[in-house]
Amino acid sequence: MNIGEVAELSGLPPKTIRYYEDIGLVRPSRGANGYRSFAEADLHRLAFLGRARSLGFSIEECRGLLALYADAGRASADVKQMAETHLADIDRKIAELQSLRATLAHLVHRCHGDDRPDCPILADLAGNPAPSEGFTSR
Amino acid sequence: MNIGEVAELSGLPPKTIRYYEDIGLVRPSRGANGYRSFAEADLHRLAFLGRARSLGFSIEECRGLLALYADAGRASADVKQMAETHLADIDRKIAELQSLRATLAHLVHRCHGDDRPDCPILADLAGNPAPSEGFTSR
DNA sequence: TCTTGACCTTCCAGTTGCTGGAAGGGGCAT
DNA sequence: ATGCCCCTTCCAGCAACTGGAAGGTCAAGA
Repeated sequence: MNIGEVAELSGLPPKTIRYYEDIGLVRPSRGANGYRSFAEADLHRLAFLGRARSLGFSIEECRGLLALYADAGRASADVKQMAETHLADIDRKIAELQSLRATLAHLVHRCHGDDRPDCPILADLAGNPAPSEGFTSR
Repeated sequence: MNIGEVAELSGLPPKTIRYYEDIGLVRPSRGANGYRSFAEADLHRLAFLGRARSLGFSIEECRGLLALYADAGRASADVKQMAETHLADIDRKIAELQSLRATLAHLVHRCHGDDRPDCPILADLAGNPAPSEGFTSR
Protein backbone atom coordinates (compact mmCIF):
# COMPACT_ATOMS: atom_id res chain seq x y z
CA MET A 1 0.00 0.00 0.00
CA ASN A 2 1.12 3.52 -0.73
CA ILE A 3 0.92 6.26 1.84
CA GLY A 4 -2.30 7.71 0.45
CA GLU A 5 -4.13 4.46 0.89
CA VAL A 6 -2.98 3.86 4.46
CA ALA A 7 -3.82 7.46 5.21
CA GLU A 8 -7.34 6.79 3.98
CA LEU A 9 -7.64 3.55 5.89
CA SER A 10 -6.05 4.70 9.14
CA GLY A 11 -7.62 8.13 9.15
CA LEU A 12 -4.23 9.80 9.64
CA PRO A 13 -2.99 12.41 7.17
CA PRO A 14 0.01 11.39 5.03
CA LYS A 15 2.09 14.15 6.65
CA THR A 16 1.47 12.65 10.06
CA ILE A 17 2.40 9.18 8.88
CA ARG A 18 5.69 10.47 7.46
CA TYR A 19 6.27 12.22 10.76
CA TYR A 20 5.60 8.99 12.63
CA GLU A 21 8.17 7.29 10.47
CA ASP A 22 10.64 10.08 11.19
CA ILE A 23 10.33 9.53 14.90
CA GLY A 24 10.45 5.77 14.54
CA LEU A 25 6.89 4.80 15.34
CA VAL A 26 6.45 2.92 12.11
CA ARG A 27 8.94 1.52 9.60
CA PRO A 28 7.42 0.89 6.19
CA SER A 29 9.64 -0.69 3.55
CA ARG A 30 10.41 1.08 0.30
CA GLY A 31 9.55 0.16 -3.26
CA ALA A 32 11.97 0.44 -6.18
CA ASN A 33 10.61 3.90 -6.96
CA GLY A 34 11.34 5.15 -3.44
CA TYR A 35 7.70 5.12 -2.41
CA ARG A 36 6.89 3.87 1.07
CA SER A 37 5.28 0.47 0.99
CA PHE A 38 3.02 -0.32 3.93
CA ALA A 39 2.13 -3.83 5.04
CA GLU A 40 -1.00 -4.80 6.94
CA ALA A 41 0.98 -4.74 10.17
CA ASP A 42 2.00 -1.14 9.51
CA LEU A 43 -1.60 -0.19 8.93
CA HIS A 44 -2.50 -1.82 12.22
CA ARG A 45 0.19 0.10 14.04
CA LEU A 46 -1.00 3.35 12.52
CA ALA A 47 -4.62 2.68 13.41
CA PHE A 48 -3.50 1.77 16.93
CA LEU A 49 -1.58 5.03 17.10
CA GLY A 50 -4.56 6.99 15.87
CA ARG A 51 -6.80 5.56 18.53
CA ALA A 52 -4.26 5.98 21.31
CA ARG A 53 -3.59 9.58 20.26
CA SER A 54 -7.28 10.35 20.13
CA LEU A 55 -7.49 9.10 23.69
CA GLY A 56 -4.94 11.75 24.52
CA PHE A 57 -1.89 9.56 25.03
CA SER A 58 1.30 11.42 24.22
CA ILE A 59 3.62 10.20 21.52
CA GLU A 60 5.95 8.77 24.13
CA GLU A 61 3.09 7.03 25.85
CA CYS A 62 2.07 5.61 22.49
CA ARG A 63 5.57 4.31 22.00
CA GLY A 64 5.27 2.55 25.33
CA LEU A 65 1.84 1.17 24.51
CA LEU A 66 3.08 -0.15 21.18
CA ALA A 67 5.97 -1.86 22.93
CA LEU A 68 3.57 -3.44 25.40
CA TYR A 69 1.26 -4.36 22.58
CA ALA A 70 4.08 -6.12 20.75
CA ASP A 71 5.23 -7.89 23.89
CA ALA A 72 3.23 -11.10 24.13
CA GLY A 73 4.47 -11.64 27.66
CA ARG A 74 3.46 -8.23 29.03
CA ALA A 75 1.51 -7.93 32.25
CA SER A 76 -1.84 -6.23 31.83
CA ALA A 77 -1.02 -4.41 35.06
CA ASP A 78 1.63 -2.42 33.17
CA VAL A 79 -0.89 -1.23 30.65
CA LYS A 80 -3.44 -0.49 33.31
CA GLN A 81 -0.84 1.49 35.22
CA MET A 82 -0.16 3.70 32.21
CA ALA A 83 -3.83 4.20 31.53
CA GLU A 84 -4.48 5.09 35.15
CA THR A 85 -1.69 7.63 35.24
CA HIS A 86 -3.10 9.12 32.10
CA LEU A 87 -6.57 9.13 33.59
CA ALA A 88 -5.28 11.04 36.60
CA ASP A 89 -3.69 13.59 34.24
CA ILE A 90 -7.01 14.04 32.51
CA ASP A 91 -8.79 14.49 35.81
CA ARG A 92 -6.28 17.15 36.80
CA LYS A 93 -6.81 18.98 33.52
CA ILE A 94 -10.58 18.84 33.86
CA ALA A 95 -10.43 20.20 37.39
CA GLU A 96 -8.15 22.99 36.28
CA LEU A 97 -10.39 23.95 33.41
CA GLN A 98 -13.44 23.86 35.60
CA SER A 99 -11.98 26.21 38.17
CA LEU A 100 -10.86 28.51 35.39
CA ARG A 101 -14.29 28.35 33.86
CA ALA A 102 -15.90 29.27 37.16
CA THR A 103 -13.71 32.35 37.57
CA LEU A 104 -14.29 33.50 34.04
CA ALA A 105 -18.02 32.80 34.13
CA HIS A 106 -18.29 34.85 37.28
CA LEU A 107 -16.56 37.79 35.61
CA VAL A 108 -18.64 37.50 32.48
CA HIS A 109 -21.76 37.37 34.55
CA ARG A 110 -20.83 40.59 36.30
CA CYS A 111 -20.09 42.50 33.10
CA HIS A 112 -23.13 44.34 31.85
CA GLY A 113 -21.79 44.12 28.29
CA ASP A 114 -23.17 47.31 26.82
CA ASP A 115 -21.50 50.25 25.11
CA ARG A 116 -20.20 51.82 28.30
CA PRO A 117 -16.48 51.37 29.00
CA ASP A 118 -16.93 50.24 32.58
CA CYS A 119 -15.99 46.55 32.72
CA PRO A 120 -15.42 44.26 35.70
CA ILE A 121 -13.52 41.79 33.57
CA LEU A 122 -10.84 44.32 32.74
CA ALA A 123 -10.93 45.67 36.27
CA ASP A 124 -10.16 42.22 37.59
CA LEU A 125 -7.38 41.64 35.12
CA ALA A 126 -5.95 44.99 36.08
CA GLY A 127 -5.65 43.79 39.63
CA ASN A 128 -8.84 44.90 41.31
CA PRO A 129 -10.29 41.68 42.61
CA ALA A 130 -13.95 41.22 41.78
CA PRO A 131 -16.16 41.53 44.85
CA SER A 132 -17.67 38.14 45.56
CA GLU A 133 -21.10 39.11 44.24
CA GLY A 134 -23.99 40.98 45.73
CA PHE A 135 -24.12 44.67 45.10
CA THR A 136 -24.00 45.65 41.49
CA SER A 137 -25.54 49.06 41.05
CA ARG A 138 -29.22 48.38 40.77
CA MET B 1 13.07 48.84 37.86
CA ASN B 2 15.27 46.14 36.41
CA ILE B 3 13.88 42.98 34.94
CA GLY B 4 14.57 40.92 38.04
CA GLU B 5 12.50 43.18 40.20
CA VAL B 6 9.49 43.29 37.86
CA ALA B 7 9.79 39.54 37.51
CA GLU B 8 9.52 39.27 41.27
CA LEU B 9 6.64 41.70 41.47
CA SER B 10 4.67 40.42 38.50
CA GLY B 11 5.31 36.76 39.13
CA LEU B 12 6.53 36.26 35.58
CA PRO B 13 10.01 34.85 34.91
CA PRO B 14 12.52 37.27 33.33
CA LYS B 15 12.69 35.06 30.26
CA THR B 16 8.98 35.41 29.74
CA ILE B 17 9.14 39.16 30.14
CA ARG B 18 11.88 39.41 27.51
CA TYR B 19 9.75 37.24 25.29
CA TYR B 20 6.77 39.52 25.80
CA GLU B 21 8.95 42.45 24.78
CA ASP B 22 10.04 40.50 21.68
CA ILE B 23 6.48 40.04 20.58
CA GLY B 24 5.58 43.62 21.42
CA LEU B 25 3.37 43.14 24.46
CA VAL B 26 5.46 45.48 26.58
CA ARG B 27 8.01 48.18 25.69
CA PRO B 28 10.29 49.04 28.57
CA SER B 29 12.79 51.85 28.03
CA ARG B 30 16.51 51.23 28.26
CA GLY B 31 19.06 52.62 30.70
CA ALA B 32 22.52 53.87 29.71
CA ASN B 33 23.95 50.41 30.46
CA GLY B 34 21.52 48.73 28.10
CA TYR B 35 19.42 47.30 30.92
CA ARG B 36 15.67 47.34 30.49
CA SER B 37 14.05 49.94 32.68
CA PHE B 38 10.45 49.21 33.67
CA ALA B 39 8.00 51.86 34.77
CA GLU B 40 4.99 51.26 36.98
CA ALA B 41 2.78 51.13 33.91
CA ASP B 42 4.93 48.32 32.48
CA LEU B 43 4.61 46.41 35.70
CA HIS B 44 0.85 46.82 35.52
CA ARG B 45 0.77 45.55 31.98
CA LEU B 46 2.82 42.53 32.94
CA ALA B 47 0.66 41.73 35.93
CA PHE B 48 -2.40 42.12 33.71
CA LEU B 49 -0.83 39.73 31.23
CA GLY B 50 -0.03 37.23 33.94
CA ARG B 51 -3.60 37.20 35.14
CA ALA B 52 -5.08 37.01 31.65
CA ARG B 53 -2.73 34.17 30.72
CA SER B 54 -3.57 32.28 33.88
CA LEU B 55 -7.22 32.52 32.86
CA GLY B 56 -6.21 30.76 29.69
CA PHE B 57 -6.42 33.66 27.25
CA SER B 58 -4.03 33.18 24.35
CA ILE B 59 -1.28 35.69 23.66
CA GLU B 60 -3.32 37.18 20.84
CA GLU B 61 -6.36 37.45 23.05
CA CYS B 62 -4.21 39.15 25.64
CA ARG B 63 -3.06 41.61 23.02
CA GLY B 64 -6.69 42.38 22.30
CA LEU B 65 -7.55 42.68 25.98
CA LEU B 66 -4.65 45.07 26.54
CA ALA B 67 -5.82 47.19 23.63
CA LEU B 68 -9.32 47.28 25.08
CA TYR B 69 -7.88 48.01 28.49
CA ALA B 70 -5.94 50.97 27.12
CA ASP B 71 -8.93 52.26 25.20
CA ALA B 72 -10.85 54.50 27.57
CA GLY B 73 -13.75 54.58 25.12
CA ARG B 74 -14.15 50.83 24.73
CA ALA B 75 -17.51 49.18 25.05
CA SER B 76 -17.68 46.61 27.80
CA ALA B 77 -19.65 44.49 25.34
CA ASP B 78 -16.44 43.97 23.34
CA VAL B 79 -14.65 42.61 26.35
CA LYS B 80 -17.58 40.48 27.34
CA GLN B 81 -17.73 39.10 23.82
CA MET B 82 -14.10 37.99 23.99
CA ALA B 83 -14.56 36.46 27.39
CA GLU B 84 -17.67 34.61 26.27
CA THR B 85 -15.95 33.20 23.21
CA HIS B 86 -13.16 32.06 25.46
CA LEU B 87 -15.64 30.56 27.87
CA ALA B 88 -17.22 28.59 25.05
CA ASP B 89 -13.77 27.28 24.09
CA ILE B 90 -13.21 26.17 27.63
CA ASP B 91 -16.57 24.43 27.73
CA ARG B 92 -15.73 22.62 24.55
CA LYS B 93 -12.42 21.46 25.96
CA ILE B 94 -14.02 20.30 29.17
CA ALA B 95 -16.64 18.30 27.29
CA GLU B 96 -13.98 16.72 25.13
CA LEU B 97 -11.87 15.76 28.10
CA GLN B 98 -14.87 14.34 29.90
CA SER B 99 -15.86 12.11 27.02
CA LEU B 100 -12.27 10.99 26.71
CA ARG B 101 -12.14 10.33 30.41
CA ALA B 102 -15.28 8.22 30.24
CA THR B 103 -13.87 6.05 27.48
CA LEU B 104 -10.58 5.56 29.20
CA ALA B 105 -12.14 4.94 32.60
CA HIS B 106 -14.31 2.28 31.06
CA LEU B 107 -11.29 0.53 29.59
CA VAL B 108 -9.31 0.79 32.80
CA HIS B 109 -12.21 -0.61 34.70
CA ARG B 110 -12.39 -3.63 32.43
CA CYS B 111 -8.69 -4.43 32.69
CA HIS B 112 -7.96 -6.87 35.49
CA GLY B 113 -4.45 -5.46 35.81
CA ASP B 114 -2.54 -8.49 36.92
CA ASP B 115 0.51 -10.26 35.51
CA ARG B 116 -1.37 -11.97 32.71
CA PRO B 117 -0.93 -10.49 29.23
CA ASP B 118 -4.61 -10.36 28.40
CA CYS B 119 -5.65 -6.70 28.35
CA PRO B 120 -8.86 -5.07 27.11
CA ILE B 121 -7.16 -1.68 26.88
CA LEU B 122 -4.70 -2.91 24.28
CA ALA B 123 -7.40 -4.95 22.60
CA ASP B 124 -9.45 -1.84 22.15
CA LEU B 125 -6.54 0.20 20.86
CA ALA B 126 -5.81 -2.60 18.43
CA GLY B 127 -9.28 -2.18 16.99
CA ASN B 128 -11.42 -4.65 18.87
CA PRO B 129 -14.13 -2.49 20.32
CA ALA B 130 -14.77 -3.10 23.99
CA PRO B 131 -18.12 -4.78 24.63
CA SER B 132 -20.36 -2.33 26.41
CA GLU B 133 -20.04 -4.02 29.79
CA GLY B 134 -21.72 -6.97 31.37
CA PHE B 135 -19.91 -10.25 31.19
CA THR B 136 -16.38 -10.20 32.45
CA SER B 137 -15.40 -13.70 33.49
CA ARG B 138 -16.58 -13.89 37.03
C1' DT C 1 4.21 9.89 -28.00
C1' DC C 2 3.11 13.58 -25.36
C1' DT C 3 0.83 15.65 -21.85
C1' DT C 4 -1.97 16.09 -17.92
C1' DG C 5 -2.92 15.35 -13.30
C1' DA C 6 -2.70 12.85 -9.24
C1' DC C 7 0.35 10.89 -6.51
C1' DC C 8 4.82 10.41 -4.32
C1' DT C 9 9.53 12.16 -2.49
C1' DT C 10 12.56 15.39 0.53
C1' DC C 11 13.56 19.45 3.01
C1' DC C 12 12.66 23.83 5.28
C1' DA C 13 9.88 26.69 8.01
C1' DG C 14 6.14 27.86 11.01
C1' DT C 15 2.84 27.04 14.71
C1' DT C 16 2.24 28.28 20.60
C1' DG C 17 4.44 30.03 24.51
C1' DC C 18 7.81 29.81 26.41
C1' DT C 19 12.49 27.71 28.52
C1' DG C 20 17.45 26.43 28.78
C1' DG C 21 22.00 27.45 27.94
C1' DA C 22 26.15 29.74 26.17
C1' DA C 23 28.95 33.79 25.83
C1' DG C 24 29.90 38.14 27.38
C1' DG C 25 29.23 42.97 29.91
C1' DG C 26 27.85 45.78 34.31
C1' DG C 27 27.72 46.81 39.27
C1' DC C 28 28.87 46.30 43.86
C1' DA C 29 31.19 44.38 47.96
C1' DT C 30 35.34 42.53 49.83
C1' DA D 1 41.46 42.72 41.80
C1' DT D 2 38.34 39.23 42.60
C1' DG D 3 34.04 37.28 43.16
C1' DC D 4 29.42 36.99 42.42
C1' DC D 5 25.09 38.15 40.75
C1' DC D 6 22.54 40.52 37.54
C1' DC D 7 22.00 41.98 32.98
C1' DT D 8 22.45 41.48 27.74
C1' DT D 9 21.89 38.80 23.12
C1' DC D 10 21.34 34.86 20.36
C1' DC D 11 20.54 30.04 19.32
C1' DA D 12 18.14 25.80 20.13
C1' DG D 13 14.49 22.94 21.65
C1' DC D 14 9.91 21.24 23.62
C1' DA D 15 4.97 18.72 21.25
C1' DA D 16 3.04 17.17 17.43
C1' DC D 17 2.31 18.24 13.69
C1' DT D 18 1.19 21.29 9.24
C1' DG D 19 2.14 24.02 5.10
C1' DG D 20 4.59 24.79 1.08
C1' DA D 21 8.27 24.49 -2.42
C1' DA D 22 10.77 21.82 -5.73
C1' DG D 23 10.97 17.87 -8.02
C1' DG D 24 10.29 12.53 -9.36
C1' DT D 25 6.65 8.76 -10.87
C1' DC D 26 2.78 6.59 -12.80
C1' DA D 27 -1.36 5.66 -15.41
C1' DA D 28 -4.58 7.32 -18.68
C1' DG D 29 -6.30 9.89 -22.52
C1' DA D 30 -5.69 12.61 -27.11
